[in-house]
Amino acid sequence: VSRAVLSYANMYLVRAAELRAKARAEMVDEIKAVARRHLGNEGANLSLRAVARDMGMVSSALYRYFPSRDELLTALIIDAYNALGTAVEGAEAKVARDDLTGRWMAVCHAVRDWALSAPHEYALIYGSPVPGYRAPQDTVPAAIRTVVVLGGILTDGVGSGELRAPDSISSTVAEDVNRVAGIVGPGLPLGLLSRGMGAWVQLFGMVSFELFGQFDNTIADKRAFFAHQMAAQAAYLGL
Amino acid sequence: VSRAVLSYANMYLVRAAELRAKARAEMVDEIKAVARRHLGNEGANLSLRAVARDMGMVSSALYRYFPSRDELLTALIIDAYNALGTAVEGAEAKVARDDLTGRWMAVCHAVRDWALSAPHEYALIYGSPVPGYRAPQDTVPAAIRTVVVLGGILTDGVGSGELRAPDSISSTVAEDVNRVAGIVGPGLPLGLLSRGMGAWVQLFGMVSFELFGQFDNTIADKRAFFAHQMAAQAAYLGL
DNA sequence: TGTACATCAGTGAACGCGCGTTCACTGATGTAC
DNA sequence: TGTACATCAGTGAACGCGCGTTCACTGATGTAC
Repeated sequence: VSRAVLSYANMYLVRAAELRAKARAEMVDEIKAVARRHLGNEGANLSLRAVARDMGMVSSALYRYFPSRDELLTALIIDAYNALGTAVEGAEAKVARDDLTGRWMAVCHAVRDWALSAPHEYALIYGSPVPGYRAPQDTVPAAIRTVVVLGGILTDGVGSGELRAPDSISSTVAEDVNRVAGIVGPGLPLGLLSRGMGAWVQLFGMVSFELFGQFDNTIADKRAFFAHQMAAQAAYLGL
Repeated sequence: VSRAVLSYANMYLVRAAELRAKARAEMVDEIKAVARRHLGNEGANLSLRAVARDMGMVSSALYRYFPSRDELLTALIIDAYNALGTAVEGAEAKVARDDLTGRWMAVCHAVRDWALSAPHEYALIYGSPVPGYRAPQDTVPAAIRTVVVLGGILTDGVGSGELRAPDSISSTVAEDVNRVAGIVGPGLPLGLLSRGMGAWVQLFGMVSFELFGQFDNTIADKRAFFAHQMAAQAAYLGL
């Protein structure tokens, strides 16, 4: 009997703790959601008091959930990288594995679409760094998801023999490109990966230019222009 | 006699007005210089009071020179575009006219060098837009200087027959690219200009990634990596 | 040559806000025995 | 079954700051006649 009672009591305790943890997690989510909305008005220069006001709470109550404003910012940054990563992975997964160009273009458009749907979160991670804020190391796993997907496409292309290694690269650069290969595609020919990195940079450069206003009054059909440039780079890669 | 006297008096008046104007212009320059220093600490979220404090003045005194904080920001933005434009034009002019690759690379490195020397001014013009600030139209002439230099290199290449037009482009994109041609190189083959724009975007994407920390812990020799990517794009353009 | 006047850079106080963070506290909920 | 106790989300006041902008003013300089 005593074992059964103990077991029941234990379950109960665990369950209660779970409920408490769940309520807590929901609260954290709501705070982040409200904070995300605020990024729009104030940029990275987010105000805790404004967030609290919007939630009908007193500002000090937020300290139950985040030890400081910077921790909240860090959480938003990681969430943003993950939202982008999820969007990119999802879009790429829908394309037939052997359609390398399709997969590459799906990633490009997923990045752009996500950025357009959440411009302030995009700015938070790819815009100017927040003054006085230094990102901790724990953003890294979330941050590399997109580039890992791109690397996977190249790796598949090399595996199937569809992609051939282009120009070789000098040793100074090779060392750095090799470091990247270790993360996104071990064994990738460095010349190819180097071109891939160029395309990756162009992809985000394009999205940033569009979002940050460099194309205003110049490019009318921004989606078409983007698609054209991305397709050109994909072709250059040999996809 | 009266004509001589009048003329002298006139000269005197003009001279006094000039002196006053000069003192004013120097003051404006100093305010901007101090404000530029402050961009480093606070980002675009510049504080007039902090600037005034640094100058040993009371904050309201600044209103003699700038009608509002936004006007000061606008002045800084235009100055930044012009500083970049001057650096780029100067570097490009030093290279022999027939060395198209050299000219192109000089522009690339000038952009990067300037950005590294004035990272906060770079962020002001190519980073996330300042929340609540809308850039007026008068930044445009300063903003296009760099892209005009790049266009000039392509135009020279086409003129000398060294550059051939690559792939043609679809009509949707052609309209937009043609609009750009009107500014940076009337008569440029649109396929070539489109590639040039891709390279232009990649150039700034690369500088932004470097400055905004995307290459941290990944690319050690950032200058070599940059040079490699820029040279690859120049080759792709046919330079 | 000497006085009245205009210009205008810079002052200082004030208005009406905002902020992050700390701290002692209330009050609900649920546990322990 | 009923009382004592622990947990902890949220409050409200306070600390010590910051901000952009307005406004009446002082005081130097230099002009007009």
